[in-house]
Amino acid sequence: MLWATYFIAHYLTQYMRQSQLFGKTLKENPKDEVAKNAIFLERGGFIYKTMAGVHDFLPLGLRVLSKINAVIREEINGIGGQEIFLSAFQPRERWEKTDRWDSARAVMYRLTDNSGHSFGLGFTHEEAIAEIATRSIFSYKDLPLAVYQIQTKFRDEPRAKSGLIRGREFLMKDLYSFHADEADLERFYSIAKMAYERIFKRLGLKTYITEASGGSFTKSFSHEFQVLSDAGEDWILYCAVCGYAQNKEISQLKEGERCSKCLGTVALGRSVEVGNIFKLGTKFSNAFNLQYIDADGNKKLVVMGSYGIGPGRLMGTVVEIMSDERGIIWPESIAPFTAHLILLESKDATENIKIKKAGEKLYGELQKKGVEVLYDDRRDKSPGQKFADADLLGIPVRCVLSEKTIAKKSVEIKRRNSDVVKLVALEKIVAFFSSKK
RNA sequence: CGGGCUGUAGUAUAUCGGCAGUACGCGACCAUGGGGUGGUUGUAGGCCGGGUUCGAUUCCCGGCAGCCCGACCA
Repeated sequence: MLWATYFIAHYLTQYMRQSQLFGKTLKENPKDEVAKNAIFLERGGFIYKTMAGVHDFLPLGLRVLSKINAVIREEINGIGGQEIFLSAFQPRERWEKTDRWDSARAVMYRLTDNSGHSFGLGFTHEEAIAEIATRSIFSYKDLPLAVYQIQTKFRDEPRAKSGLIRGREFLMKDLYSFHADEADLERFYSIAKMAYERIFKRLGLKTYITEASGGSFTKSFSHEFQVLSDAGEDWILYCAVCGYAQNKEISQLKEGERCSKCLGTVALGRSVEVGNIFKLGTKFSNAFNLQYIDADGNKKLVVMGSYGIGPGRLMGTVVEIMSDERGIIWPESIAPFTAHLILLESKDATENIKIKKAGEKLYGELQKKGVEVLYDDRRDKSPGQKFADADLLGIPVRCVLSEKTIAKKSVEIKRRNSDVVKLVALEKIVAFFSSKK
């Protein structure tokens, strides 16, 4: 927790005046959008849509994204991942080593420069990392190894959809692991699986670890982390009792039948794949001659694994799951701010000065205590508008300061996920936030 | 990529083929001040290209774009 706070503090300010905020809320739902995440995130000014499947992140959206990334970094660093950052722009020759220049032409954006050279924009980075790893892995002493990045991917999706759920340009956390043998890959694979479980749990998401096709790389299953949601594009057969699940693509299970692992019943549901983990075997190490010398002096191919999470997709999924008809309900772990301080002006000028003074004081005190606060200091906005915006933005704790509350030397506190309203004395409000941590 | 729907101010929406209107937003002013408050006023628009027509935002064709269903998704 401390680590995350330290990390975030490096590039997120603790506070913001809403009157200065880049990105305004919209009263109307955007035309054509159906997915909740697209509607609320665009309306709230978290993101801006440039084209289908391509989104820009504005301050509020970037804050959420950064916090998701911070959670991911903390957990992946925790299992020994070293962070790197690879280029998206890559030479054709690299892709030809695994034949994906041709075989992946349906998903890869391929382009040519003015001199006629061909390039591909990375839709994944197995080739890149395998090539680079040949300069770092020589001996069994260099293994195991895990490196990861949070980086932009490009995919020529024939049908981008559902806001942040499926894009053509999107962020991906991709982790690659390198091992001396299958057994060691197996060992790390289960460690990574647990780290993934912790990540999703911290974001308040219920995920089903779903058995899925291992693709061309391996005969065994890969595992997808699926969140039940109508905005998803996968179908999974799952048991709500024990959590066992299989992707419909490969499943022999049938809806309504007894679960093979417990007494539950198999159900069929739409879901969003928020992460997946994959045993790559030696496909890429073979293509790039990524070998090491074992203790007996024999050359062997490195065994690889890959593990992906889409932070942007995750943000969209959280909105799909955690919202009501008025807007988003962020979990505290990734909310853009902890507190939304709302100032309601009075018709009485003298009262107004008092309210404003109390607002500035409280705003300053919260900052000093490290409470991330969005201060709605906008003038000429009606209380109704401010409340509606607060509900839309979904910051966990709403603090209202008005003539009424000042008269009682207090602040009204309401959580976004509850209807309970209570008054907290002005001098106790900082303590209120401190005690929450 | 196949199918469907849709393109009008910043946003959301009207308009029998005849001077493009309303609401919100934004600016100004007045009132109001605990759930998108009331009024006056200003601001700003027909996706692109063809065709039909005296005249096209409206009808037709083609493009492009967006959304939805499906296919695809290392």
